[in-house]
Amino acid sequence: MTVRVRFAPSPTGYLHIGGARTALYSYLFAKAHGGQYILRVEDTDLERSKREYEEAQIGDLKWLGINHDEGPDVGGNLGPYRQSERMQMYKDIAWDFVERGLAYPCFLTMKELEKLTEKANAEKKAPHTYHGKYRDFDLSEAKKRIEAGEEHVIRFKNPGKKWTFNDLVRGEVTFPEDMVGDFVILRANGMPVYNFCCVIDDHKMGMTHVFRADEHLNNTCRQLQIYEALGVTGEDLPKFGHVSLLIGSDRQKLSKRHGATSATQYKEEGYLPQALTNYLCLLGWSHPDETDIFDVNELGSTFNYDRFSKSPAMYDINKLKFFNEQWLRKLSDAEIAEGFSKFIPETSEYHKMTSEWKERFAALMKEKVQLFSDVNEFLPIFFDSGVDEDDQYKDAISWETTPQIQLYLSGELASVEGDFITEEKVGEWMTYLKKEMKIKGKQLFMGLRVSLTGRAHGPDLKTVVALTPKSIIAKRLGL
RNA sequence: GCUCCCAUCGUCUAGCCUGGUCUAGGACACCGCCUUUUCACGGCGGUAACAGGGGUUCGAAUCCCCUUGGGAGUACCA
Repeated sequence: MTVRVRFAPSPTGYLHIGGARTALYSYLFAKAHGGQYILRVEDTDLERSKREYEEAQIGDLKWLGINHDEGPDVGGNLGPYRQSERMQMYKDIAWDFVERGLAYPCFLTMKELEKLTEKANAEKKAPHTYHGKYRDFDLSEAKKRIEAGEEHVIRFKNPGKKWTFNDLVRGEVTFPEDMVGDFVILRANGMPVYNFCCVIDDHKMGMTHVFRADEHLNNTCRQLQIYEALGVTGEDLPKFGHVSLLIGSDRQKLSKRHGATSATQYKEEGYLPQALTNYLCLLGWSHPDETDIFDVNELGSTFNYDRFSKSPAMYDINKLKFFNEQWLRKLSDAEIAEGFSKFIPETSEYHKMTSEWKERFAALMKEKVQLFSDVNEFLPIFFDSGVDEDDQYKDAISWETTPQIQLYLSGELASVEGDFITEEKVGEWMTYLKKEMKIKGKQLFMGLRVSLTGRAHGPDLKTVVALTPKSIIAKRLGL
């Protein structure tokens, strides 16, 4: 049997980092087994679902390299892949359940429901205790009231059984009879509800495995009931794998208030997709060889559910940055130069440089940054004639040898042709200062550095000088 | 409240299933040293964990029970 897994986001916002992780796991699992990975859009919440979010999420998934075989944008044999386009089917099934006595119309209004919930709370009973008021209401009578236009929902009749299933990551899980009540499957506005559509679609779309976050574990109890009503039991049921949750530094479920939680933000901030997938993959899953830097696409059959961890994983942006740094260094100088270009403000002189200059610059800077945008901190060294007066700078500038160096440099600079100084030229200056002017050691190197770069720290001196426009250096020397 | 789930360094985790090789390994972060006449990179080293209590056993991080702690769910959201 071919493995079929899906990722089913609801387009109510941008792709969440946790969603990206479950999508990645599903995708990786399909790949590991030569199966198919499907994208299904769960847009039954009319109020919050937006097409632009759907597009954004698909875009982000593609950016991460998580490509689906079937989906609303690419089609497939078992579509449509957008739940809003499958409405009639859900309604038909819901009413079929009603006819078969597995579900029933319920006329409880929101206000009544609120009161019942209060009552249940006061009695310390589960809120769903009283949801079954219309459970045994006469169906023909109910239909009359519906025809008369009375607002109603369809509730599923909980058969009151214990449910057990074998979770791929958690092992055997059992839910008691009264875990849930008679839950709604069709809302008053006619829209079906998540637990209902999800099951119908997973079944109709031939899913063999379902990976989702731990927060859905309890939903499995409701879903198992729907499956049974659909006649799907035992081996025909998909295998479920509930992956641990991603949490923030306060150990709560990761959400917006924890900072950047959408894939879009990371894309915009210049993170590399390989780094993000690499990091996400390791948050709750471990590589059998204990390797940590790897290309998720090369995992192949190494990826399996027996290495999922059960406890929640804290999301740590510092570690993500480390992964980004590692992946950035694997890039060619030309690719890094291109990356830098995107994150350096348009007004910067950087953009006026030749591509050869940019590649040399990239080669020099790649050891210094974790993110492309970090390069901006270093730009003043090359394009701003101002100085950075920290203690070490002040110290070096106060040595009596430094003005001598500057005087010599000022004279030499005039004889340099072209817009840049070569590394060889800097070498010649050093030799002269050492041999003829007897300046050596720290006095020589730091004196040169502060005079030429305007600061006590920076990348390799000769390279920096060779990449800095002569005019900037001239200004630093007061010319 | 009730239900379900979880529990190894600050963090991500290996080890647990198939008890001994674990004075618990790796990675991030942190600290130190080396390298670099700057800063980084790199190399080497260090601090740091089996939640607690009972069992079972010759022996428990590993198996069982309890306690405690944490999380999720308890919707006409997904």
